[in-house]
Amino acid sequence: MKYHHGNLKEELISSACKICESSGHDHMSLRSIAKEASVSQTAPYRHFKTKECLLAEVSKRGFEELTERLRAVTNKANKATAKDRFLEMGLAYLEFGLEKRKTYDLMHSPVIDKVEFPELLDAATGAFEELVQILKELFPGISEKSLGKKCIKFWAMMHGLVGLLDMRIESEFDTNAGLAMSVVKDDFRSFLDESLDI
Amino acid sequence: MKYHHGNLKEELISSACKICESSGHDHMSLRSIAKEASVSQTAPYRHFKTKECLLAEVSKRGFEELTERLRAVTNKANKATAKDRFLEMGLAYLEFGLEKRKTYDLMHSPVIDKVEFPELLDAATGAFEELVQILKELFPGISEKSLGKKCIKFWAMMHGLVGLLDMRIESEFDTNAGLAMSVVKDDFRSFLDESLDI
DNA sequence: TGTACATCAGTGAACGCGCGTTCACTGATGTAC
DNA sequence: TGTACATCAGTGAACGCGCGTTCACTGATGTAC
Repeated sequence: MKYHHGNLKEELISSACKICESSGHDHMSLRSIAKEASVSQTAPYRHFKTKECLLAEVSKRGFEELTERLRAVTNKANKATAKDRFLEMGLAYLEFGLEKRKTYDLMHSPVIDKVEFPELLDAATGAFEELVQILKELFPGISEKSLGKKCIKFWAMMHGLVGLLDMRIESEFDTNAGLAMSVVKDDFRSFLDESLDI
Repeated sequence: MKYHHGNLKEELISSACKICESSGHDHMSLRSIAKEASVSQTAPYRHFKTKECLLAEVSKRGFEELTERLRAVTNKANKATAKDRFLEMGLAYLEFGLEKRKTYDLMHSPVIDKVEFPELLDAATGAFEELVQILKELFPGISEKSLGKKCIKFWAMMHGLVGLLDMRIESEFDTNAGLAMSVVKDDFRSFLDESLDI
């Protein structure tokens, strides 16, 4: 433990990511983040102007990871049909949303105004572009307007499923919804296929 | 202004609803609610054991209003085809979500554990039942399993759209998404029709 | 009808906590000469 | 190579705030006799 850490900024960000994912963004305090990084509570101020700046960085990392995962699917262009890649991208989106659920919430929370953080905005746009890309490949030559509709349809369905699937629905809505959730969980892929016959 | 208010419990709930909708559930303090109701900050404790109990009541009211709106559509059974009512219910759901956006967030937030508030759970289930109902009418004799899938598809799409449409997307994702959002806003009904050809 | 009294529904003061942030400081590092 | 010094990156103490909740209290109400 040196006095000059050397890599504290990075470490603060990853501590923040860790706390975000374990406790949720409304329980992230600068103090707890500093503690997680084994550093005094005021140390973050050498690297971030305000708490919000650090949160924005966490959100940005989230979008970057999501983009990476989606891009990994796009990049399989020569190994799978467009339809298969489309389904896989849906799955990848869902998996990210469920695995990093609390980070996903931060990314979509209004607590950070993306307009104030252009890099965050870019990261978010980047993830969206992957969705656009796969739809373009699936429908070459489609009009801008139709493409827009399909994007929204796809994105809304994914976003909605992430929201629904973590509601602990089974215990809440015991009959039909519980059944339905288990159906979805049984086979995401076929569910997506049926739902997203764009 | 009597010392004994007579109707304070009701008034606290409606003050809480008001503050929730104007400031968001993470800015609801017992103190601000009491102030809104022109009463001392400790008065709520005569009617609610904890702050959470009051929030649960606000959430419950939200689900009740949503159910009412959806039911109003179901009840048009003799005046419109099942398909038309289905589209209208989608619209009604979206309208509620957009008009009462912050209340909608509270209703789906994990800050209130629905299992601890059975009446809230019932209210939430009630709203969902209306979605199930319209799909049953649209597909008489459908299997439980297929019905479940269609419910999830419908619900996820609606839930996702509410989430997306309030992101101030236009300023965030300027090109494709912005176009798409305006397409959706232009004519919800035709968008739903195209998207939800179940 | 009048009175004693239990109960209900409010009040203001206070406690204790966690938080973001500021401040004056100090130890480590790098650079000019 | 050695030294003076500016700069960087940490520290602990403290401020001020808002919050949920508790406490001892008080005014109003309803009821038994």
